[in-house]
Amino acid sequence: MEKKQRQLPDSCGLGPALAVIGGKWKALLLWQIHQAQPCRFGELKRLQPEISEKMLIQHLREMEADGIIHREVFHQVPPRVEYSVTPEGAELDLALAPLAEWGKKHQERTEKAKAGAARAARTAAEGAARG
Amino acid sequence: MEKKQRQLPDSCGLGPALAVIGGKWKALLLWQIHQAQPCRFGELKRLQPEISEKMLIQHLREMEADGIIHREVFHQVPPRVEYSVTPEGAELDLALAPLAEWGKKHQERTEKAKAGAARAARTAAEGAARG
DNA sequence: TAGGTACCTTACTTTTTTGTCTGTACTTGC
DNA sequence: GCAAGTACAGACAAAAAAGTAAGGTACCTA
Repeated sequence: MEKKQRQLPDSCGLGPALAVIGGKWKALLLWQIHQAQPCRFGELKRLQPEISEKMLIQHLREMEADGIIHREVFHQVPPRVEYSVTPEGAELDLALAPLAEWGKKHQERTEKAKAGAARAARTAAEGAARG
Repeated sequence: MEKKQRQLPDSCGLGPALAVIGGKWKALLLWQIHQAQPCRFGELKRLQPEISEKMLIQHLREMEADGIIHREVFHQVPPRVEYSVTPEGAELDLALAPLAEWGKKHQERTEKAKAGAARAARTAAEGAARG
């Protein structure tokens, strides 16, 4: 364990929660494992080709240590490892749903605002050209 | 704006949400502003002496840019600035509640597990001493 | 002229997180 | 022998986030 996680200040439980799900790919991984359960290391790699092997395994190990996913090794050749979410992980996934909802809404608002700003800029430019 | 935020992969809206609340102190700040609304810069500083002025203002500005808090300047001497949460920020706070709940539960479980492990270790040591 | 308050800004350093690359152990197939 | 496939491990470097320290404004008091 070479982990010295960034100390998050605790505001009513949010600190620990963000410590668990805060990594760059963790939420995505939890969600994907929850969908495709049980799934293998290579499967996750294929599902998310952007993530490097090192980060994938690092996040998987941390999530396992945090008790939100389960890792099962089958002593075969070639090796086979399956990941699944624990009940605790499933709860976390559920708790994450409202946040995801908010994120989606926020994204839409942001895009609309950007489009609006672009339109306003265009209109202003036209006005300036006429004036 | 000198911001080049860490690009979070989008898993169904969680990416944008974590981008907004992911900073070390942001959740705490949102929560505190929501409690003590409206509150001044110096007030926040006193409420959370751990956070440096730089991070405080940086996070406040980012949260303002993300539209979750509102900043109002009163041109007085000495200067007076008040922060409050926007409706969007209030929604986010609400969406964060289940996550905070989970975090609290997770923390309790973790502590219990640690205590259990310590107890087991003690018992094992006693057993070994007897054996 | 110096010091105090409130709210920042900037330059610079440290810490943390993420990414790249190489290597392991084993088997199958050519 | 060599490549390919599986599931990793570890060294090192780049990038991002956070922290430190100092200064700046604008006005007031002594």
